[in-house]
Amino acid sequence: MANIRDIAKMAGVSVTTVSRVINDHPYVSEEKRKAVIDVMRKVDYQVNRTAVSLSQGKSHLIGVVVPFVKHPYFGLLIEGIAKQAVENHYHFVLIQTNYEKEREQEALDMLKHKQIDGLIICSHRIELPTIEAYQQYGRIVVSENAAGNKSIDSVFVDHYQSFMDALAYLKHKGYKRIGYCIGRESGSNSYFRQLAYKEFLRQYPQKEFVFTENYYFEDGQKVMDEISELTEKPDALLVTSDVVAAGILTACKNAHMRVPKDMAIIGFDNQPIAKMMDITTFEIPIATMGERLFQHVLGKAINRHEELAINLIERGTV
Amino acid sequence: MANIRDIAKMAGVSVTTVSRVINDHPYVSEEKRKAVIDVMRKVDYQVNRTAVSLSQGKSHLIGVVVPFVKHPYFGLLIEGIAKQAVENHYHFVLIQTNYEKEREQEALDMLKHKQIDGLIICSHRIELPTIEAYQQYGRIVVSENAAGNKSIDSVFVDHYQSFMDALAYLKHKGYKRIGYCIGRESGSNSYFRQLAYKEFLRQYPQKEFVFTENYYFEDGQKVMDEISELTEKPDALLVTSDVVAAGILTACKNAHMRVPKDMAIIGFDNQPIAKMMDITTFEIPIATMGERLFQHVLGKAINRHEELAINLIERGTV
DNA sequence: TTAGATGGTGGAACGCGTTTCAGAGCAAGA
DNA sequence: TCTTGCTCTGAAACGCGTTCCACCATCTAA
Repeated sequence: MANIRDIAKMAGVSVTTVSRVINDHPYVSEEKRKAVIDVMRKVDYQVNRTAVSLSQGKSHLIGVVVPFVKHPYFGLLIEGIAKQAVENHYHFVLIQTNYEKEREQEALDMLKHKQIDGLIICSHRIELPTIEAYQQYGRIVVSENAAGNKSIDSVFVDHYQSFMDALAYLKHKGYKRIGYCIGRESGSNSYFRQLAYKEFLRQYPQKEFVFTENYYFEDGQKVMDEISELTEKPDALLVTSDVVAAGILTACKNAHMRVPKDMAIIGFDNQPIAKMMDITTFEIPIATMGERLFQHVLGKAINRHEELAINLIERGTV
Repeated sequence: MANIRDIAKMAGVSVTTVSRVINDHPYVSEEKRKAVIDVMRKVDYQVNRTAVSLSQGKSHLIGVVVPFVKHPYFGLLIEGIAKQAVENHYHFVLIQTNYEKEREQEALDMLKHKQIDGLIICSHRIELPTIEAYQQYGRIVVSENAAGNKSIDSVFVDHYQSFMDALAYLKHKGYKRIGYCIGRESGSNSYFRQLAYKEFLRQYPQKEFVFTENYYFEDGQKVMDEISELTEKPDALLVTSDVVAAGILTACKNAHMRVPKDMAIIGFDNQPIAKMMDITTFEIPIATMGERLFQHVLGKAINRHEELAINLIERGTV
């Protein structure tokens, strides 16, 4: 494979001139430009991006850390990220962690080793202060409320407030035993939601109903199975993912329970499935969030921390 | 940031020795090895992977082309790919194409520009012969039947035969008007399925029912809406994705149709949702396919073309 | 006429780890 | 004693594009 020096020799110019032609630098005479282009065409010259990366000190690659891609939440987030990547002529390395710390560490090391220019962390187990230390090697952005943090950018929605709003809404509609379903118990978003729930329970005492480890449609059945074991059952559920909400709704129907009469359901995300199944949900602009995350990692954002608005979409499950 | 030469100077050795220490080469005296390690620790030395890539001529990065990540089929495929990537100390660049040729071209160019060492193409619009020409720049693997092709590896299932089997199964069960739902009309897999359907129709003439552009759960409703417009309706559907099958099943229930009495459904993939909703389905080892694709792209496969077995899982929708 | 752009060009250094090769020291086998 | 053959070490070349800097030629404004 020909390199820039070969081209220079064949075209009878210096490597600098070839480089200039490649990068559309103005100070090249038409004559030489043409000569270089002709040679490049003849030998089918292709720049070696690795060499460009080494020389420029950046890879034009962003790392994206997600626990799993299968989930529609992260799928949509990646969708937004991918869109911005295309627009900015970047590509991204996907790191699926399954919430294993080693995988997250790998991503941080890639940043340290200059394999990637920046890192978008969509969800993580390694503690934020540890992550912060890697900010010196490249920009890091997280999709959770990291406001107050100076070195890490963040794009997020207010999960505390949205939970509070949702709980108040259900209360107002007359539900007395409200529970919630969430994915993993730990993590920033879960923390804020739990905080809101605790606060709600403090204000309006009732039995606590929390169902964890719910990610997919089929987990809806699991939740209903757990509920059927309870003597005192919830009459409303806040479900932090529409697909799980859809699964719960389906399980309810299979068990001949009436929704919302016997069980009210509020989903989150406003995924297409929520519309199709007429599920009341909190719309979270996930794809936009992905896009904003990308803007941040490129340093194109004005504020370090950005909160996105979410709003309730009232449909038939409350 | 310190580089290998700085380390060498500080430790009083040559760069070669430092390189040897980094790469665990045996021919280094304990004394020097220790000296080098001490210095590396002191200055927090980190190898520059870009430099390694340039030097070795490979990036340890694989490109993965998918039309969209949101879909559980590709989600699972990526899951398998990610698993093998971890095991082989590789990472991958995800290229979401939305079936745009420019995106696919970008992926091919990355290979040409040595940004990636190989390419896994899960679905594509650019024709295979065009893709083939890029094989000279790195290994390319596709997840469709490319047998007979010398330069491109492939991992696939026999969609023709599975469709034939499914159609025969429905016929045997007494269904008379069998149709099918598919994602996009074009593409290799769709082609083989169409071929099988045509052949079936030739053997057992009936009205043709084909529903295209069905990818997600919510598209199930769309299919049922289309069917409700027909005067002559199908009594059985082959649905090339379990999530769509689940959506159709849900739409059927909402319309108070009995499944399988009024409408039989066979899904594909055997996703968890199929189990939960008791959907008869063809199990396709998607994650395994992802893993095999990765093996192939690393050149670790014995045969260029690999067919994976699939089998029918009989449940309640037929 | 002169100082100061502006256009055009190339040599050489730079980014940084790997690898080849030559050479030295030393021990085991012939 | 001589030849192999291993262990250990480092200089230098290599992979390849970018960029700094020096330099020449024109041309313009003072």
